[in-house]
Amino acid sequence: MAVRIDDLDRKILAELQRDASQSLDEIAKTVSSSKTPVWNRIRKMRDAGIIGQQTVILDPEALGFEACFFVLIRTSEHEADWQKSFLKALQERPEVLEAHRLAGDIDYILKVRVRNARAYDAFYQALISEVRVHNVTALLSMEEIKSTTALPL
Amino acid sequence: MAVRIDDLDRKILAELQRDASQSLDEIAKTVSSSKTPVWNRIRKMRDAGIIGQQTVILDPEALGFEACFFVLIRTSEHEADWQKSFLKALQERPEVLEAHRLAGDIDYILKVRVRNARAYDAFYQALISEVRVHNVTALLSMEEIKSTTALPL
DNA sequence: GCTGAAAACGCACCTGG
DNA sequence: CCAGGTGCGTTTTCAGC
Repeated sequence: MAVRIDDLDRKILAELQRDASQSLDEIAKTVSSSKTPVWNRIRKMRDAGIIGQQTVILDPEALGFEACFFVLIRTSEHEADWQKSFLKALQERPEVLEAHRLAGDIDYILKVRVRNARAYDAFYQALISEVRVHNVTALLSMEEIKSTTALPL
Repeated sequence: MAVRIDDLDRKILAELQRDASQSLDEIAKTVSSSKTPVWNRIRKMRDAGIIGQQTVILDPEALGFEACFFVLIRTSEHEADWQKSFLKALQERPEVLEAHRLAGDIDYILKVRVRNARAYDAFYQALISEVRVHNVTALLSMEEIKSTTALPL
């Protein structure tokens, strides 16, 4: 599981995170190696699951997704059944971009992207009708100051 | 600015989000069109900034980033200068993956990924020594239930 | 594990419907 | 605005070092 990653691997990952459309030659040059070793290492890390999905980042505003909420959820229910249906509800709703189970006072946090406040309300109503939650606080984002998927290797 | 996006464009974007490494032919086939129009539309949307960075999603756990925190920040300072230096601090810290300015009670929320709790504490100490904040609450993620960059087109 | 070359493949562009 | 064709760059593989 814990595949050993050396310094060259890290450099390759950093380049891929920065721009995955680069050619092997370009990557090889910037990490001061050459095509074949870079290709072998990428393959190895892909197979190991370290490198996952290759995707494009779209501009949410340009596509009309103008509202972003962070939703803090407290629940009184902690049985396996409840949790299962809650997780299922989250997985099925595409407007939920992230969901974490938390330690402490607040049980879950969600990041939800929708077209506008009305769409958020529709989401909220649908969610609370599907699963019982004790307390929900929505934090409305006014401005996305920073957004990256790049891990600090 | 508001480039018109039609249904075919949306299908293309969905495919690119799903897997950006696909060949033009594959995308063309799944959206029931053919190479040239798909290519022209992708180019148009790239130029319009709708399609941004092409990247890979790495597995944080496999790379030793085992701790993820959401940080809720309240501040009493609302002057332009303070805000400027706060934003700069966030931009410069690679462990801050997301930062939003919020409406309401809480002023900012951050998503921070680090190797362990110690590394978070180091980040926290560094941050509060750089800029004055009134109140900080850290929410520790126990489990990433869902994580996607895909907008629900 | 690396180099270098060679074959298969896909892209970017263009010309003409 | 779309179909098809083509030259060129890139990926992928496979020898030998």
